[in-house]
Amino acid sequence: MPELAEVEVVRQDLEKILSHQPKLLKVELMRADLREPMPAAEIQKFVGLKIERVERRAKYLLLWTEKGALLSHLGMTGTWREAPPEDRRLHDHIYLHFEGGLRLAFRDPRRFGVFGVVYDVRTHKSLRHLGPEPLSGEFTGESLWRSLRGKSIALKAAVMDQKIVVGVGNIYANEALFAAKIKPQKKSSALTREQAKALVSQIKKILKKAIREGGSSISDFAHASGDSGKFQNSFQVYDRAGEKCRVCKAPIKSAVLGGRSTYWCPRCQK
DNA sequence: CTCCTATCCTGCGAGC
DNA sequence: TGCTCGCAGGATAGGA
Repeated sequence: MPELAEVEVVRQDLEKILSHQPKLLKVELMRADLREPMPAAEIQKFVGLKIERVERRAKYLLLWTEKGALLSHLGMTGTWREAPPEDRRLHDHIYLHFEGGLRLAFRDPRRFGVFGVVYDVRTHKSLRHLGPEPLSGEFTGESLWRSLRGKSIALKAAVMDQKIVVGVGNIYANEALFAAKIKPQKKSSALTREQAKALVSQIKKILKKAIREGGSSISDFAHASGDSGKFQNSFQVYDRAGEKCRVCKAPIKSAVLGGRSTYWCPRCQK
């Protein structure tokens, strides 16, 4: 579930929890790998360092110390929570112990998450190819239009391509295309400058609203506090196949596009 | 280049 | 009720 909005909400939670810059005292890795092997020896080098700030890049979280950062990706079902010492749950894979008794737990049933280390964002293999942040000034109608020029790939697949723009996953791609009134199947190169501008503006608007509402909680997603998000109540098309469009009452259509469930209103979206 | 499939996993809801 | 099946927020690799 975690797309940019959800990861940003977790970042804000962790930043608050870690705002006193506690020293990391112990890292417990309950298994050797998640989606990929965890570099245990590298990770252990962070013991004794203070967490100075929590950054988000795309859907990755970076816990920065003076020497580098611990890197976390939530995959599909990953959650971080503040957990008292006796709180150990099924599918907890990582415990971070800090001074003062603070303990963070990473739970990820499907193990699509990632945990590792970063020393340089510009050269790290998972970070170096990432496109612009959707909420940054770097991502504009003009920049999107330029990066889609000459591409025949479906627009929704392009929006979910992390080289074009990061952090927009399946839910928000569907929702943003609906809000911009553009069909997901539209050929990327056929997008007019005007439409690119509308799409970018809707992506920003929807992501900001989703962050304000604490993200979308469908099944697993939760804040570090255990709270749920509320944005799932605002879905216009996602997971609404056959239901009436909230704008024009036409039944919402669905199909698989680029291997992902895609939803749109056949009347509102051109 | 584009698109499609498979893969990494567990859990859940639908349908029989 | 209990079983199997298909699908789920992500990211990548490989092949047609």
